[in-house]
Amino acid sequence: LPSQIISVGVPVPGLGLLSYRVPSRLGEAFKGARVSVPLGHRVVTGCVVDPCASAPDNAEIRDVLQIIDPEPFLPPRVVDLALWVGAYYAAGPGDALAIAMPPAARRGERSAFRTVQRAELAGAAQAGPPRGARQRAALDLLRIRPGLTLQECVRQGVGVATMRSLVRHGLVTLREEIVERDPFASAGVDQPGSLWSVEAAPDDRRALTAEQTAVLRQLRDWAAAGHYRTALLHGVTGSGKTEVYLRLARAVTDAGRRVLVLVPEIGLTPVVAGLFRARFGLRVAIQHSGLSEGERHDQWHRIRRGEVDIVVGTRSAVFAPLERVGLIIVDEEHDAAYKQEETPRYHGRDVAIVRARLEAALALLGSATPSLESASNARRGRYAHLVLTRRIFDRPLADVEVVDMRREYAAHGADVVLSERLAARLEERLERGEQSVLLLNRRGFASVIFCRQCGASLECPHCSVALTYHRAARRMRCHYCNYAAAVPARCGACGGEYLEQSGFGTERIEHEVRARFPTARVARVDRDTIRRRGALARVLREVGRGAVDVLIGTQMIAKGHDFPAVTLAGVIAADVGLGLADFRAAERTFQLLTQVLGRAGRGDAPGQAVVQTLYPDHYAIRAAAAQDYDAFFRRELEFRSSLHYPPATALINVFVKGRSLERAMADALDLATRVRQHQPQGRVIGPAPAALSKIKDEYRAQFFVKGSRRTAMREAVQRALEERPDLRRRTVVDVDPISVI
DNA sequence: AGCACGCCGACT
DNA sequence: GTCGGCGTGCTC
Repeated sequence: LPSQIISVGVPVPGLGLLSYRVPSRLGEAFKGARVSVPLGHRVVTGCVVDPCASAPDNAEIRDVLQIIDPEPFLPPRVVDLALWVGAYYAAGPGDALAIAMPPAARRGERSAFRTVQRAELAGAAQAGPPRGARQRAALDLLRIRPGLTLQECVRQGVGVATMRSLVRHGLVTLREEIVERDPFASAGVDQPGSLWSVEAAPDDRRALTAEQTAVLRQLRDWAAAGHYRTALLHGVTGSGKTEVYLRLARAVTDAGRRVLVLVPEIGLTPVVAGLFRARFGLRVAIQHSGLSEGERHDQWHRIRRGEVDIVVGTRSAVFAPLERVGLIIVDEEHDAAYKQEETPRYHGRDVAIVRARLEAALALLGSATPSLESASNARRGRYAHLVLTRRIFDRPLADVEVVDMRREYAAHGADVVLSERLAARLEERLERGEQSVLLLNRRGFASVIFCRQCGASLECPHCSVALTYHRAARRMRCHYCNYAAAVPARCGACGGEYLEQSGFGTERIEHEVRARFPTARVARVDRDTIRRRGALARVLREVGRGAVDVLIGTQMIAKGHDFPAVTLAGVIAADVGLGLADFRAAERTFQLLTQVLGRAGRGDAPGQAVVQTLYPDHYAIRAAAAQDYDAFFRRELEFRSSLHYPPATALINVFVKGRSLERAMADALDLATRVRQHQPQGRVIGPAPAALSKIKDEYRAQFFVKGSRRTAMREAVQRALEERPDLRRRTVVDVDPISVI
């Protein structure tokens, strides 16, 4: 009798599928089941990818040690999706399979649910002999409140020893019950008054705008068609995309299929989940990395058991074990947070599209500022294209003023942070009791400290970046490796005694606003103030109930939240980010500005915005101020085409790390040369030292592979790495990079 | 990623 | 003499 040979993905980066023999005494191993297998000198947890494989021709085959799951753990389609991810993003299949599982499952643990012991009177309790006072009290308690958990009994003053004794004498029985660790409860989703409470949900029966109605009708037809399609929904901020999602999801679940909703970041999951929860009740699950392991496990298994119709989550939720998926919504599809910056470096939106194809489902990408990729796919007819051009209630978009800071500097000195115009607008809001948001996408108080004698700036000893001054902490900090130190009395280079600050961040803005408007209630939101879980939600709640006049923050404040009393959006330095050596710098700036300008005027009062910049003529700033997506798209696509960047070309970015820049460059050059040989029709650009050539004491060189055939390009890189296996550990291959810095 | 093997520096 | 530093190579 021939024994079963299976193909297994193991969690080793860059390692392909391996074959193992299943001894017949272990039973049958199905696709998607986890197995523990010997690998070299250790034992790892792998996932069965092919239950009928063949023996390897150049390696000894070893036996599976254990079949962890007697039936598939990952649904077969999710296995296929993970294999696609592993191959497309040049990672190992095992790494991709691992991210499709909850963390404990990855380690090979069998699923563990939390249980409670519920105590009840046994049948014999009434007739039982009289006992001591403590036991009688315990029995009385259970008579009034049967089913109390052991923990609750203790809280009521009944000792564990007393209960144990009653159980031993057969007077009380304990019943074990599974309790679900509920992320909705810990996120406050169902609590009245919380930001994402049920009452905050828009009304199910509210009339849609004519545009919403037309778009919804079209999407319903497509979802009902039962075959794959991707649609881009381009809707201006405040046009009611979410309401379209909710009603489309209703149509899909009514038809017996399920819905996956992806959001770019954890902070938005409870908000969106709350809206779906209000409409769909308990058949909604959340998946994101901010959940505790227990919560994640329980949500995952609810989905796996088919108890859930709608999953809301961040990028890894694209692997949710949901069956019969009919619709995948990717909200804010342009957002960079969809890209995972570790292996496997997948893009949640693109994987969602592949999954939609596997599931014969509709993928709906929504954004007010679609990525260049999605917009050009829509224009070329690869995606269907739908637009919402008007805001609900026909609210006007904010009236935007652009302030040229060069003039401001000329008039008032180069240390000006708030222009006269912005200060005047702020004052008006404060007088009228309206709210303002101020965006500056840079943390800290001063961005550089330099020596007035020799001009040297204080650099991080581990990274090639300047240290940022944080005033409250009275320290200077590296934003890449978190190195921190007190500001020295003298310059380390020349001994000069005069160290000067320059540049500004959110902390400085807060300082300026408080100084200028002492009675204003000011809140600041950035990674320095929002370290604890729930801190962001708390501040946003304060803003929501009107306890804050001016909200200052980094890009965190630009996303998703709907504050009707905000009538002024200010951008302190719109060009932060434009100077980055990244081909997406303009796109990011345009998206961020559009988003923050969309914060103003969502209520009955119209909105105003002030954009401060040193480059008032830059097309990204002009287009954002004019809220003209098409103008930006045309200009940016022209730029991408002329310099051969996505979406005009496919791009793979290869980083090579080393203990010296010379070493990194030499190795990168060797690799690039090999790639060039394997890929004669594509282009290889570089290598060059990375823009940040040193991070955490590691030097980095990089090169680009450009071309039209991604598969050939990726294979060329992989073949080069096969020839230099010693470089594998120090090389990062990023297919379709979002950031190339 | 582990883990072992292997070949050079400061110590019981 | 060896304990251990991390470079290199392998994993069905």
